[in-house]
Amino acid sequence: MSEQKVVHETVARANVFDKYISSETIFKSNREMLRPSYIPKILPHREREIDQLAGIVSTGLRGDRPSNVLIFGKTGTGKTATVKFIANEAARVNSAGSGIDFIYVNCCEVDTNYSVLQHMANKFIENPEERAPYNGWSIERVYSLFKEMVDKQKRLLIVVLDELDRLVYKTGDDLLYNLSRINDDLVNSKVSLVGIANDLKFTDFLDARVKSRLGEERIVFSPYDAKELSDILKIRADMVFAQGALSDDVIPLCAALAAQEHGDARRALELLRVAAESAEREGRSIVSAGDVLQAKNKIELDTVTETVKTLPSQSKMLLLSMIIYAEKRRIMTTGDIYGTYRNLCNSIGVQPLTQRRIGDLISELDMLGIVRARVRSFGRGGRTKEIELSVPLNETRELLVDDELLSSYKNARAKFQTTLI
DNA sequence: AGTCCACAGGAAGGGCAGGCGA
DNA sequence: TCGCCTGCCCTTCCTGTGGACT
Repeated sequence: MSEQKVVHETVARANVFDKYISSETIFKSNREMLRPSYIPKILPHREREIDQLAGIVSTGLRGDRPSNVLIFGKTGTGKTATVKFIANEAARVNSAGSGIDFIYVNCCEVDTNYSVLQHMANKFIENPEERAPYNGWSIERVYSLFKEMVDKQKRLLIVVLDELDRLVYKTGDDLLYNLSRINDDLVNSKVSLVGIANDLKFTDFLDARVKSRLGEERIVFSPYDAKELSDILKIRADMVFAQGALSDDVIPLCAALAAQEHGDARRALELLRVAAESAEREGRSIVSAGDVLQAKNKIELDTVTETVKTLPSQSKMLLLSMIIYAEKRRIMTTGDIYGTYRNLCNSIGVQPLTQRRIGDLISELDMLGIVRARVRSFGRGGRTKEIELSVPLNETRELLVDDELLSSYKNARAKFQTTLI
């Protein structure tokens, strides 16, 4: 094909993006403002909490070490946004020489004592060769490096540990014990801790000394109600959407649906964003309540898909066993599932795990919301977990058999079903 | 009141991977 | 290359448990 002809065809043919670019736009500015990572300049209905935290942090502006703080509240109640808001405000004062630095760690992403220390220490080290490795060092060594780096800064450092309850449940309170007494070893710098947690009860797992040092101040974030969520959505909608792009019932519906989920502002914003993007893709200029309901279903399904896809192979095998068993009976016990799981393993030539391990994997699936499990006693029938799937069977089965390991299940299915009976 | 069932779940430890320093 | 470190996945062993049954 001549070069001239290629150019001609490129000009003549409609581009695949044309219909999306030329359609009337719903968004007037950056839609990233609807994502949880965006920290707005105003946080409606969090004035009291902001004031409390600012009051605590302001001690640092006068050269003293602020008290350690524990912040509690359910998902989407504005805990992280409030802390980051305060950090931004402190950064503005920093330019006038306040000397406060915030270091933020999400303990969901960085979820071992070692990796938290490694992550924090490396924040201060520019040269990659001088950084702590992902593993290989003793915890004491990484901790010493962190202390050394902090002391070099000659500043007040506020360490924010988000999702702290998860870290404590997973690894205990050793890290908090060390961090809460770090100031004893520092000469030039000071460290304060801000712990953010969903679960109020996680402090029961802390050593008494850690508990008292860490919880010098406590702030509790209550869930937003539908009215408050509406206010939040209206402010963001004014910033992001074109005039008249939302029908009148969209914001109240998003707020009402999110209020049902323990007042989760993150969910409310996600509903609004997904609904608007769906209307935009279909070339419409107005978002309707129907888009919001569709968005709700899409988000739920996407969450399940993402969770199932990222499961380890043995958990996928276990989940597939549950789906197979659920075709016979909706509610099942650990013993029921284990029998099916072993048959499935044999049919596709995989070494099965022990029942003890499977018990743990069932608990993990329960925590992820894929199944609902509760311990029940059947008297002489024994004590076991009663398990019910919380995901759609057909869609989840299709996702699972796409897995490399389980693809052979398709072939072995006929053989397997005879062994199951 | 004691027995029994079918596990739940804690504790301890093995094996492995990935990385470091000597 | 070897010893050491941490994290992770897993097994084995063990005790505890709730409620129906005897």
